[in-house]
Amino acid sequence: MNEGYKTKQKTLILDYLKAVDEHVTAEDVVNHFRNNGNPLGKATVYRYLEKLVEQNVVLKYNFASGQSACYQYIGEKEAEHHYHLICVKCGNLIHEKCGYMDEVAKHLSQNHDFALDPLKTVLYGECKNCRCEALK
Amino acid sequence: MNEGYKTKQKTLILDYLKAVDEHVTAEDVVNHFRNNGNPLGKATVYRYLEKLVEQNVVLKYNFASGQSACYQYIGEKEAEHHYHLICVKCGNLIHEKCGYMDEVAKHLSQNHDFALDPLKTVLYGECKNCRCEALK
DNA sequence: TTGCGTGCAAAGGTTTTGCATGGCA
DNA sequence: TGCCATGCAAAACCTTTGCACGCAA
Repeated sequence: MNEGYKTKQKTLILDYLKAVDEHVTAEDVVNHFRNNGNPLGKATVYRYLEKLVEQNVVLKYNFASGQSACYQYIGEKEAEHHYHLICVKCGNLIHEKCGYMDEVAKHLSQNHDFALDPLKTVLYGECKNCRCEALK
Repeated sequence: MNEGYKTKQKTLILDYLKAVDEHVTAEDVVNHFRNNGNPLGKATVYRYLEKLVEQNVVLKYNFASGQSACYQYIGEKEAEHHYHLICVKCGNLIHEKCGYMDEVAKHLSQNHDFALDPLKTVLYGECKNCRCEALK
């Protein structure tokens, strides 16, 4: 899973992502290690995060443009029948195990010649709790 | 609907958005008028687009940070349901007008208490061309 | 005349890139 | 040793802002 050399920086970043288990920005990572006596280069952080995203170890999601992207560790949880919802209100990431997305992928493949990558796709919306809040 | 002064620039921009009836970036707008003998200031374009978004005359789509936002005229008609696909290989943005995603939204709402926001959601995968390339 | 609109350039923020150095294997 | 990774600074990119001038009402 982890191609390339094993370095102190990579270990630090990945361990941090596992530990927080929440979405963080690249800047969060940089700040964390700067305040920690283990300063890392910004470029290193961006480059490694991008690599982790490619490997589907980390999920990246974007909000408004001009706003930092967020990264969150998702680990090796099994890929199949598993996709991600994120609440635009509370930022909560939901791991959805329902197989419905397979049908979506099939539809896109058959009708639009598009090979959906469920692991890289994030569905944005409002989660249960926030929907209820909105009704009050 | 159109508060403030009526100016040549505003008329030009709005007419252009109506005419293309597709999603365009701020840069598209600027380029169009520069190649047209009617150069407009970038700031003017951004400022007016933002105003149109506030007035719900224009929809704005945000994609990855660092990538230009897209704007689309919707006028008085209700926002047409369409979705965005992005190819992870070539980065191409595909505007999908198919109504299938409405069913996805319904599924998520009924089974997972999640209110999908189609405007914020981008599906990642491989587009037609890149799929073919991969087979070679 | 009043005050919003415009346009230029500069600033703002995030992310990427170039390049010399450092460190893994 | 060979090659990848790192880190710094600079660049690239989209977008916003400051400010003087222009123009609608």
